[in-house]
Amino acid sequence: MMEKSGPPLTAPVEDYLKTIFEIEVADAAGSGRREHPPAAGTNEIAQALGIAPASVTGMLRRLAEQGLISYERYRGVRLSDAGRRAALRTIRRHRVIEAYLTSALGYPWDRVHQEAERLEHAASDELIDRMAAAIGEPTTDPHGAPIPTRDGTLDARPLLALVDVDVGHVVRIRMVGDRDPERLRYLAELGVTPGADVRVVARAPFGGPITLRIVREGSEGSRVTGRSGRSDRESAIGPSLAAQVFVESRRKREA
Amino acid sequence: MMEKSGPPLTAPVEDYLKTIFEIEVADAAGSGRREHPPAAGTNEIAQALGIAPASVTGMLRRLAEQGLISYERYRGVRLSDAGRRAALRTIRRHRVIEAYLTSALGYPWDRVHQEAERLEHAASDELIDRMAAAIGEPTTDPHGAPIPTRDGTLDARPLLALVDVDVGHVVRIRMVGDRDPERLRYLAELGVTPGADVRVVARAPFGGPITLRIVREGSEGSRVTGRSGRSDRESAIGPSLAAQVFVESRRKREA
DNA sequence: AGAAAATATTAGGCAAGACTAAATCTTGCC
DNA sequence: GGCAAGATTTAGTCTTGCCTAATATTTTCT
Repeated sequence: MMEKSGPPLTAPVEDYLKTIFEIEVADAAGSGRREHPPAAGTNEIAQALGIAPASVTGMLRRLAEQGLISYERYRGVRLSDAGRRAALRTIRRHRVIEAYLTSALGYPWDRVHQEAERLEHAASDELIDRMAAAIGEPTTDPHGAPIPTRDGTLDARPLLALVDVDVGHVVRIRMVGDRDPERLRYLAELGVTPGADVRVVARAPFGGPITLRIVREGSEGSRVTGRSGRSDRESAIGPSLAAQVFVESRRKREA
Repeated sequence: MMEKSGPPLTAPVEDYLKTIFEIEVADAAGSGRREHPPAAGTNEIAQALGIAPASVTGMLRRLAEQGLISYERYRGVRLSDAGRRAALRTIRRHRVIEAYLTSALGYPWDRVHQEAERLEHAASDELIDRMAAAIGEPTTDPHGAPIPTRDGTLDARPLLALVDVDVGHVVRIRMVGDRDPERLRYLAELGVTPGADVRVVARAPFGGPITLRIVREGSEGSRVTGRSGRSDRESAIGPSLAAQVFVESRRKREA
């Protein structure tokens, strides 16, 4: 066993694999299981990477040649085992870097994503392991996303989008989307950070805002925001924002 | 003033500028001043970068178009002010990263160069500044090379190659070449690390070995090697190795 | 000075990645 | 069952960097 790791992957290739992986995960989570095996479409990939769909096709052929994906024209792609392993390696790098930057260097959580996006392609595995060790082998990044282990295991506990939580429930924030700095700053200001417990106080119909109350601060909260003590205010957030906040049910209903 | 920084430079471009800068410095140091302005040759650059000379020509044209160098066919190149600034920025990144990796993450000094070589193109200036601050704003990297300041000032104190030191002199090791890991491990084992004082005990003629005795351990020594207490042994090193070790004269002659 | 040696440059290619415009599949809808 | 909409792929270019082989220029040596 122990397949050769082959030639090192280029940064664009790593980005494609990471993106395809994330699409597969989102598809699988989005609906129990949609089709038997979820496949990523050319357009989806193009949009996620911010490039033209036509550019994606060429790269998919190359990825297929390298055995990183299985690809049938017009049918979408699926990661091979090698491709999935490579994707997880890159995601691990990304998330360890994010965690390290906040823990060890005081980076604010809204800026680590951008920095990690570049460093993930340049850091050696040894560096990543040293970083992880230096901050106590974290299991999630600052936004709550789980960090794959060295051997490629990812804790894929199913989470619920805050937008889908019923009124009255108290839930614990587990993860928030990490891509938009402004959104992250806003959430931190509200106290919606991983580890916090919130109660859904109200939900306006027809895609209206969701009103919530922070029941307990997230452990990251004060470090992330520099502020604290605003725990018992209510805030209302729109559904598109609430769709990017993932929670774990606490199975506790209240009036 | 305050010229636009323009589009970000690619990794190869940064490597060219860094290399040209280092050649200019070496030329200037190598002989008081050789010509009025030292110029880097195509071959030199190609060899330093490990690519074919013909490949260099094309890049030089592009660098000249971007105003980073001045270039006359068949005459060699010279960095423009913009080019020199960019080179110093890259060198600062490289050296801060090296210092950080050893200070904060326990990297051995023979492996930081390789890692920094990739990270220097991916790290933001903010990250570099945070790293520098985290380890107390070091002024040199682990090999003793001075770190350019944020505003592009480089301490260019003239150093002497150990190979040129006369017998009997005691000199302080200031800097060692950082490119070859094996060489670095060997030097560390000998105790030839920045900060150490050595006496040149003997020098065999016709390019023969140089015998030296460690008079005082370098401050980095024990951290770098993990060993210590071998300070009063004599060692003999060849001239090519001694050419990569730079010292500061202590102006003290002994029998 | 004039030829040999060293140094540089052109010429012609290749691969990775990306783009636009123009086909071509698939699918959903009536 | 057929057709339009949407998704995908092909065709044809471009840029960056690199390579080898052939040519040109400088330098050096006798």
